[in-house]
Amino acid sequence: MPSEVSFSPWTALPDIPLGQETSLAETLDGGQSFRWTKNPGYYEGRWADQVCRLRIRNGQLEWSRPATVQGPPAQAALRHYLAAETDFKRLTDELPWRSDPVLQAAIAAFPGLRILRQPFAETLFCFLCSSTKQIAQIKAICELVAQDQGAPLADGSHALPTWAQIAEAGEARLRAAKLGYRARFIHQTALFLQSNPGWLEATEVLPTGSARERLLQLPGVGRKIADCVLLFGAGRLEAFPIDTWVQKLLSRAYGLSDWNLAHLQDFARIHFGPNAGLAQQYLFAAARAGIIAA
DNA sequence: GCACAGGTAGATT
DNA sequence: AATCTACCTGTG
Repeated sequence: MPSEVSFSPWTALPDIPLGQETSLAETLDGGQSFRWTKNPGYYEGRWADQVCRLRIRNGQLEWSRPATVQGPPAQAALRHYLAAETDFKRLTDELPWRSDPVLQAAIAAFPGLRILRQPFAETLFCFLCSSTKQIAQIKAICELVAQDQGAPLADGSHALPTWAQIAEAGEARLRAAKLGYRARFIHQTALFLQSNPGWLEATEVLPTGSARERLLQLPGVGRKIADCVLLFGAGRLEAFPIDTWVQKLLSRAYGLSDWNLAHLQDFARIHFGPNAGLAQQYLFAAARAGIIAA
């Protein structure tokens, strides 16, 4: 009965400059996370054991949570999730937009865009679900798996399952959640993680290059998914996921039509620099919005 | 009916 | 090393 649960009064998050509707929408519901839904006047989302609503009022971000929740303030978890300590305005200014009109247009369209800091294990699961699926379908699949296998949350909805829960539940339950061929990869990954306790936690804190190498050992994890997990689930802003959208926009807007993925990775690192992943998110958003050619 | 969707792995050239 | 192709399922 999620809809019957009352929520706490709205509380402002004054130091997170996300005061524009399109940028909030793109940050929460633009493909970084698959656990947010748009409602009249607010977004509602879940991560770990958290349930949260976010809205913009008078150009300021505000949050609310189920009134029944006890314990430590949700604000700390929310600030971590939104990477409150990261100054995206400054990092954006350090991107090469002055000499790159495509990037400049993308940044102008989504001022305040942020890179989320989602739970590492959940990010891995969600992006293992994502291959050749549209965002709406990925969200539907994640919700099905959560309802089937995840722990109940404060409002009666469900968390995503842990990797241990997925390992126990088996591949058939994943197939039932319409995961198709992804079910085998996900279950194999779950079994690997089950037999290697601490492996994922250790991977998360490794330098980006070695963390990526380890993620690539997991069944179903290639370069794109590994980079998404590093960028959206570990705050590694140098990770530059190249999906079909990014490949197309690099091809058309940057004239790199005959470059293979490895060469495009090199281009991104050299051209966009240490925060290439942030540039990627601006460009991805702008391409999907039809603002730049893709 | 059929191509395509925020890919990956394994085979083939 | 570059280029197929199978893999599930929903959508247009």
